[in-house]
Amino acid sequence: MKRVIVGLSGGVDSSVAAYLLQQQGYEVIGLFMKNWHDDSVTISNECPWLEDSNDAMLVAEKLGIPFQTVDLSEQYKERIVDYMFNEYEKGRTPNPDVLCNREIKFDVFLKIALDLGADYVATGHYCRKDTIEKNGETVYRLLAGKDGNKDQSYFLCQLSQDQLSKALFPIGELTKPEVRKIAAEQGLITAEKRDSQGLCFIGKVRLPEFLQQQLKPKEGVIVEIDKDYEAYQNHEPEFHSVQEKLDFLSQKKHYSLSDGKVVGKHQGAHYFTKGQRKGLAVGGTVEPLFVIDTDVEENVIYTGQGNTHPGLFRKALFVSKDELHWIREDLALNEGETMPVMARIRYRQPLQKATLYKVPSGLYVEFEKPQSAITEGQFVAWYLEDELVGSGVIS
RNA sequence: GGCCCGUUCGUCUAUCGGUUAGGACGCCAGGUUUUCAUCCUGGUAAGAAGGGUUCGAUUCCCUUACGGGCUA
Repeated sequence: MKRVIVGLSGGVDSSVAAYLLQQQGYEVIGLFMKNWHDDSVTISNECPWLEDSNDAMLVAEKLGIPFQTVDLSEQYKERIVDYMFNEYEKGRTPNPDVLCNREIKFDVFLKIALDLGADYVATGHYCRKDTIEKNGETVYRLLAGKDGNKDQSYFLCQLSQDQLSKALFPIGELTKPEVRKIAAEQGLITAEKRDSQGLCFIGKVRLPEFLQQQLKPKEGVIVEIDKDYEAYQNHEPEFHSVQEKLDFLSQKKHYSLSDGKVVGKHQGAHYFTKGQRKGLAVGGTVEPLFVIDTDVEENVIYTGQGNTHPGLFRKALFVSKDELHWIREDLALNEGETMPVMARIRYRQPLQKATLYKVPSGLYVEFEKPQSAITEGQFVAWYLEDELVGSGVIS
């Protein structure tokens, strides 16, 4: 009998995952990860993790499976929280949950599970996995969850073949309503529990307050760039190579104070991200202001009016070679090769038609349609059909 | 000094005697969302001050204060 350690989070999804594994004949052990215990930064909710661990325990009890708790908060701080601060400090916008899966759930946690004699680790992610044989080797594939509305494959976009080989996603074939129904039928206490949101393990936080633990506020100006700013009028020059064109399309605009007018003040450019509307506290405009760029060196936030402002859009982006990751190593592109894919630059963003183009220094992703708020530090993930084949950090 | 114009939610503005003083942006609160964001719904909030005219004044008149313009 194969032994599976399931990460019980105290939510419905992992509860049902544990139940399903049990039904499938696995020896199931429930393990709760405690990764955070500083409640001072979370919004409302007394003490979320205590309640969650209690629910996880009750579910394990109900199913009659062994249950344990592990405290990984030290590793979580080192690998996730510190990474967050570093990225924000550099003016990039990190995605801690993608890292959390790569570094905690499918690394630290996975190793603990293996030490406990597990064959697999299971989670309550809405995604699927299958295997194919290629050149006599087993290749693992990460597939989108069947519930198109809840597909969480994006958060697993940094997993490796090794990690994937040990993973099980029992609820990937189900929809959220189906999962809740099963939980209710089985009398699991988490059946009606509302979905968790915000940072995995930390919960909803007010970002600026959270970041102030490390990043000091410093006052700077907010500049508005006009829709008709001259640099937007530039016609495409003539290109001598594909790479030259992609380089042009993925180029970021570099603004300076004289390109627009000062419309307000902020308490730190590193608290803001591209595409952001709330928190600027500048009123009186016909259309809302969106952040089109942040300059953490000069501590200036550049904004534009309306969600169609040209400063918000770019047709291509670049991933540098050391931040490029292929889940399907066998499909990795060689220099000069291209691949038509579907891609997204945020969780739940509808997949967009795009073309990958590999060069020595990294990889270009050119979209069919210009994309709004392409943000450095976030992950771009690309798919073939419903399979996530690779991802990278937007630079 | 003289003459003229303006002053409405935090901001930009609508309302040419009777309106719950409207909208947009902001802000706040919910909702959607295991990242940051976006998005949706709702809420908050105003007639510079004083005096008239009128059954009734944001709206008409006068004075004061503060802006802006023209002219010596």
